[in-house]
Amino acid sequence: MTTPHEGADPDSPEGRGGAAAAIPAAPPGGGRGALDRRRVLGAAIAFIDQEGLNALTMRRLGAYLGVEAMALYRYVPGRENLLDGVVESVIDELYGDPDVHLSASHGWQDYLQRLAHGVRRIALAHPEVFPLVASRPPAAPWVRPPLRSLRWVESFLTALIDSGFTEEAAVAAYRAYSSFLLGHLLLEVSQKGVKISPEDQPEGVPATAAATDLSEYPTVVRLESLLSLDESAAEFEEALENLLERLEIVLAEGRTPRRGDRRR
Amino acid sequence: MTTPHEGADPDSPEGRGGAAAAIPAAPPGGGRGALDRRRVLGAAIAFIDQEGLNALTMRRLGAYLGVEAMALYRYVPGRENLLDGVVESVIDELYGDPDVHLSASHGWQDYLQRLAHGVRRIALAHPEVFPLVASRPPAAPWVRPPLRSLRWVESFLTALIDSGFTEEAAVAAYRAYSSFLLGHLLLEVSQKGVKISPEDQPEGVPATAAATDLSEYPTVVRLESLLSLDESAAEFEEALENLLERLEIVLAEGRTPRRGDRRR
DNA sequence: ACCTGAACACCGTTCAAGT
DNA sequence: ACCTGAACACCGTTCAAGT
Repeated sequence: MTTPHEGADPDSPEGRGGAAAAIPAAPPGGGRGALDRRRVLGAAIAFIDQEGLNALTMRRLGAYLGVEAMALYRYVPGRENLLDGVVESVIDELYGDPDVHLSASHGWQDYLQRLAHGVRRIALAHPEVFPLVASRPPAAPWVRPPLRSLRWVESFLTALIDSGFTEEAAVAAYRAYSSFLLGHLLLEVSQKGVKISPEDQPEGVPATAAATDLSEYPTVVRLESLLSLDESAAEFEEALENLLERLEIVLAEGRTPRRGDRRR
Repeated sequence: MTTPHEGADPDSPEGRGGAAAAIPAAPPGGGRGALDRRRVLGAAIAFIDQEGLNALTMRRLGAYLGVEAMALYRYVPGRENLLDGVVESVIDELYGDPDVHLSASHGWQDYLQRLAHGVRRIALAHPEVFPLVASRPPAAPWVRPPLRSLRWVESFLTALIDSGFTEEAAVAAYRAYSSFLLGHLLLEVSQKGVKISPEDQPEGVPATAAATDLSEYPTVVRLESLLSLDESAAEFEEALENLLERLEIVLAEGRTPRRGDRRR
């Protein structure tokens, strides 16, 4: 079926057994300028966006930058650190997003709305990168929901506390919000381009590998058209609004949202 | 700092440069009996639980089973398929869980409660495996939130439809439920053992690599004790109850939970 | 029928050497 | 100062060969 000796990456869309490698030329900046850490991380993100996470190797990233793999070690201590840097860079894109950066000038709900949509935009822009966010260990080990960028956490907490949340309520809100956000986006991204890329199966290979016996799942089959609808955007809005409503109640009651925890 | 030439897996806790490999001996069953696909998948899960996902290679799994790597290819078409099988096996553990298997005999809310807790138990039992669930492509491409096991989806949908949900409402509920469940558990698992294993840093290496400058994040620092509390269990219960309440309203109103979609 | 040896095309990473 | 060649210890996967 597949070409023999495809190496460690069965996900990459190589397929044809012609010339070696086929590294996509020229990094986005195009400039031949000196390498630095920022350029290496940027190239890694562009590479992952184009080729997928599994295709990223030190050697291929080097080739992508017109350099031998060993040269990268001057800017990045190793592959793991490269991936950490990629996650951090992607999340920090948020701070270049004018829609998000207005801070809490129109109230905390508006701020959380804009932040959530900003994160969603990033997740959809880099669907191959986003799963890394969930699997990398957090920057500060004791920040529980590991949203990676401490700038996020800091600005989130101050916005809510400045709006009248108690410290406990702000922390609880941070947990609920980040859990919803990462959870929803991880799922949304995992069902998007990640595997159903437009031009897969370039040869005449039949796409379905070994379709499991569907006759055991009559309801799933009957509701196929409903199940295959992509309502992610609407579901995101709805779940986000619901969350904000819950937080509003918490704020109004001036308590942390623990069950059975009336007043204080 | 670290031993040179540690190969492709900087996550594995090898460290000491003594005898080669140090594969944990003897698979759980202990039997020297014939290999088969089930035994291979079971060994893979046990291996990942002990050594972490990154440590799993075909060659090491072979050694773990007392066999050369090449022998595994008789039972598993390749590494990717192995990982798919691992995900499926772990999720299917649910059907051996007596607390879950009672089906909807005590109402749909009770069923969804038991299902959620069953999935949570599995996620916590296999924290190193669970992230795979989010990153593997779904079994049936058109089942949007990719909960992998079609048995799940089938039993979920029939339980709700039998309880009076419309087909649309059942599908919407499935999406909301699975999104919450995977999202929450992915986060919970990613902050647990996954990186803060008890006996790491066996040498005298200072644990904190390059602790980023915390002075820029005063609120995060001030609320450290609140942020580092692990309230996952309580948060899980609360979010789950909240979700079930929302679904109850949907059921009572006899409509799909779309915003602004009053009656029909 | 089931497993292995040897081989191939890759990996990440190091280090001395080149310019 | 920045990059490379060569080397080392690994990978996944194949296939003919052993038992």
